[in-house]
Amino acid sequence: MPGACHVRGTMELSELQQIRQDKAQALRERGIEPYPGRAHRTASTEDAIARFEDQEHAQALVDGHDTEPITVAGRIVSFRHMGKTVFAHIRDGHGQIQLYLRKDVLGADAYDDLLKLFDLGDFVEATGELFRTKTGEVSLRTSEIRMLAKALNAPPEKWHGLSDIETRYRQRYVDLIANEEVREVFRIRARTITALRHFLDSRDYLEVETPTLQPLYGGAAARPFTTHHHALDQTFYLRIADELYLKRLLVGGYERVYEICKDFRNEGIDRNHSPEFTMLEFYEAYADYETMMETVEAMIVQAAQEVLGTLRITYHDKEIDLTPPWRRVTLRAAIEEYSGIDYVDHPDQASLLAAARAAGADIESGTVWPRIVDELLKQFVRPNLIQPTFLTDYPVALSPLAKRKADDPTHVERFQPLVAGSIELGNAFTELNDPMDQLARFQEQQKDREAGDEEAMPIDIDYVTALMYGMPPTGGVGIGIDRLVMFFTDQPTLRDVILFPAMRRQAIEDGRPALAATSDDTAP
RNA sequence: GGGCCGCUAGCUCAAUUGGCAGAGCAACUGACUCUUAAUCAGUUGGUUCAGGGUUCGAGUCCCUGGCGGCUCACCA
Repeated sequence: MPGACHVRGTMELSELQQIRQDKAQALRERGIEPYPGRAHRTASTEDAIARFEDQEHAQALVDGHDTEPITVAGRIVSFRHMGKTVFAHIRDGHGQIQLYLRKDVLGADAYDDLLKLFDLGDFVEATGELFRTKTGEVSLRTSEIRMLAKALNAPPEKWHGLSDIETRYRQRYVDLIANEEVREVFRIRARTITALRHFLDSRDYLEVETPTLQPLYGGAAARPFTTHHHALDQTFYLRIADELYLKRLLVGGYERVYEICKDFRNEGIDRNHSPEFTMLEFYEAYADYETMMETVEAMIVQAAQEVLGTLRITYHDKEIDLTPPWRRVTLRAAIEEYSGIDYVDHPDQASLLAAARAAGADIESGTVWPRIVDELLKQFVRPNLIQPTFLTDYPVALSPLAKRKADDPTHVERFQPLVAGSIELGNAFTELNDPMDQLARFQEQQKDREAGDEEAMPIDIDYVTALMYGMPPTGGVGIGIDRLVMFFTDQPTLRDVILFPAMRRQAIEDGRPALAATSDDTAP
């Protein structure tokens, strides 16, 4: 692994690491601690530049200088040595600023002896007066520079940066050092989550926390991660959804609740799926899926406006306009529009399969009826839904927790917001609150489980019991935060919006993976 | 899990038909008091992912394994 020592056993440094370690030692020999406990920064780089420009504007500079000394701190990201002058940039969490170091200002001893012990990547603090260089850049005429933390690993190459995808994910900290646009992606992620919270809080939603460790999993069709609690001697599952717990809270009397949490699904990893992902679920009493469409639309629009400052988003060269109202189309109408097939005319598997194939769909022979509908959606409809669209009214077989439509019991009141032809931003429905219907749907799922469908939901008797106490008519929504951020930031895969994506364990330090795995597993 | 592709210096990448493993940046030595991919001169740096095999000779061809990417399947 780049930059790594042989971590187990010896701490053998590479040649480049050893050179830097020797410099740290040289600092100690001069009575300078290379990892001091305190910094004495008086301004961020951003504030320093702003302050200089204010002074400049107020014409308060003396001979072009802001005479009040200032101390900035950060990582050395460039270093240009020019004889008796050095130009360097340091970067902090806000921006960067140029240091101008002169032998006659810094002092001959410091300049000749100390400066050569500083490298790219080191954290330093610099004190001096702000001025503008000939090229117009606000810079710090540095009278003192002090080591804050000696870096033993060099940062990636300055021009090409770090592009190796594996290293970017495994050593995200290096990715963040090297790539400003990656730092920005995760700022947008944070601001997006904040914006969603603000939206819901302002609408009187209560943020709640429900169990991650669940004795019974449910709320979605997925295989769970399984673990064991020793003291209780009981199997627990990492939640695949928090849906059933949030709806219990509506039984309890709260009218509007939401939770932002990690869900875990023990399934494949690809550009749209991660084994742990961040979900926003929110439920509103006395609302239905129509209400929730309004809410989702308003929420995404407000988040885009707050975070990106625009409703026009480019995703993979597609121009997407979030300006409401978004298109609403039923699943049935959309499939008919784009494939020419009305699946209601084909109520059995053989008929629908034949029609789908006649329309040019690529579907395997054994595919069950609901899956054929799903394939028609995937192959004909989705690629055409570039602009934000609510796809509504799904066949009941696809949705065991949604309420049937009053005028059509074969369909449920459900919608999915889709965008950019492929991104499902979420999933929502009018919640099923008839306890006996819910029990029947669980029993259907149970049959599928017994037939070998590992993703079918187990029966949750306590949840049925809760419904028997009465749950008001309710609209519920789940929004995939990672996908929303992927859309907002124009990233190609989910992993690019997850700081530390799941990766296969790497155990190649000494070419003995089995041994490495053993020692890892027995570590305290 | 299947298929295809990749892994070469700290980073970004070369290496012709199987024929001396290279460049830029970084590092090291030196020059240079307004540079910003600084410039100039010189130097160092390699288990070519690992292990086998074929061959006079393997980064290159074959086999096995590791990790990754894309894609298909499953899923949100």
